[in-house]
Amino acid sequence: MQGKREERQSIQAKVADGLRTKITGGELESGASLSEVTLAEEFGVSRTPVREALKQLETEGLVEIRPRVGTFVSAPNRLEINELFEMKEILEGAAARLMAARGEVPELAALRENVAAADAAVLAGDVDGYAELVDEFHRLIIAGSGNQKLAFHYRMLMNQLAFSRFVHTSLSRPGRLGESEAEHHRVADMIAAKDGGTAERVMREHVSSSRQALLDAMIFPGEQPGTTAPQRKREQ
Amino acid sequence: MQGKREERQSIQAKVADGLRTKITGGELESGASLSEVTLAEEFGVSRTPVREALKQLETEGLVEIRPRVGTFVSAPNRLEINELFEMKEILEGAAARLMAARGEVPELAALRENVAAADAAVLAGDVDGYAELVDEFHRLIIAGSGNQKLAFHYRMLMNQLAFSRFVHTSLSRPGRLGESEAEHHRVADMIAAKDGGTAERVMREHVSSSRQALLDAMIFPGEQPGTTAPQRKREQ
DNA sequence: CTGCGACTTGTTGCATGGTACAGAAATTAT
DNA sequence: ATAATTTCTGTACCATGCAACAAGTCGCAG
Repeated sequence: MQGKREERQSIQAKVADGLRTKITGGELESGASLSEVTLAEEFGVSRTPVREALKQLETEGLVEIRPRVGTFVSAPNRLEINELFEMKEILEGAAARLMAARGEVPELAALRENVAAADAAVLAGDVDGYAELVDEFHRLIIAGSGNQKLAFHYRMLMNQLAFSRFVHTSLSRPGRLGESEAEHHRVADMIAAKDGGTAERVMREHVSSSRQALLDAMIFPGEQPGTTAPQRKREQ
Repeated sequence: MQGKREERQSIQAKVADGLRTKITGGELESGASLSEVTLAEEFGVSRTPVREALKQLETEGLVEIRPRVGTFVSAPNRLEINELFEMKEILEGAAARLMAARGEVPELAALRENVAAADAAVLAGDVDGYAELVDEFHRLIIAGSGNQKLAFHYRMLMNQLAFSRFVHTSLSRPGRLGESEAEHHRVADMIAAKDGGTAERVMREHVSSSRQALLDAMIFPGEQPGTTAPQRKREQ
């Protein structure tokens, strides 16, 4: 199910992968209709593998199948986005703690390189390059936890968030870029110092401020009335 | 996908639910073969909904589909079990922290009742009743976190662990029962006191000692060489 | 007796056709 | 004109058939 090196993958796997990248990459709008027959024609296959791919994406939380009606790209509302970020905070914090406890793992060296490269990117004002490095930073910590189940659930989470779309938005706020990099430094230092408790705390704070920066900068797409109550339920 | 109250559920949902309870309930051995045609005959339906149900269970991590070979009940090895417990610790700890931050929620009252009932069960020596209450204790804290995404991932995790099978084993160790109840008390007190940080720490310690008690008491199934070892190839 | 190759059997993978249902559109009654 | 009803269309749901492949079985040569 995860990244198979083999080219010998089933048709449904190809369809599922193709749709997943299209959804997480933002190529398909939230709420877009995904008809079995249409997709089957697009991919040049029959409806069965398309159907099975959609079923898998539903279990992953990427699409919603309304019986006898149609399949649509899931659109997480504000509440769900907050919950997803809360989970992100939990998992990345825990990953930082676990990584610190493991000592000298390959990911730690890569993390040092990443932070150094990010410093250079900040100095050069290379926002795109920095965004890429931010992505790698978080992935390295998850991988560095050494817990594959954690990595699996984290991937599911990020897919639901379509997070890659948001990174640039999050960094668009003035001053956020250098702030983010400083936080990365603190996290990496605490991990290198094998101080798991502090690493977890700092990582959580980093994710939290990142969420705040994102939500502030974001024009929220789902202001349609009648669905859910977008009023602030609790502002922590 | 979460708990639908509707009786109007599709055939594939019935099959998926039926198989899930059979697997998590221990009715189906790890590594057991699940033939599409056999299951289709058992449930009195065609192969298609069975196939889709199996696909969903694979995404949930409950079964493993080997292409052109067959579908088998997943058998987590020792490493995976440790990883799953680590995740359990992370999520339940975070849930305790979140619940403490929420203040007076309905689940808190239920938690108080649960602990009181558990005290009575311990005094009465009712192990079965206590095991049931332990289950409810953990479910209450997850629900009390107020984060549905967390609850969703937690459910997936517990399904993979087939945890309900283990509870009795875990409590079989002498002295573990009273110990467990004392830990529950501390957790509930910290939540009631709105001390999220301590609640999280104590909850993690509780889960950790619970895991230790279980692993010590467990006869691990995969240790006999030469028996039914279906040579599961480790994926990445 | 041993090793190697063709064959057989069992299994999933994919394609296709019919069915039931939801929702919109058109029609009719009020 | 409006509301209720009927018709219609699009969709997912399920059943079934065929084909491709994996793995074990058997036979045969060495």
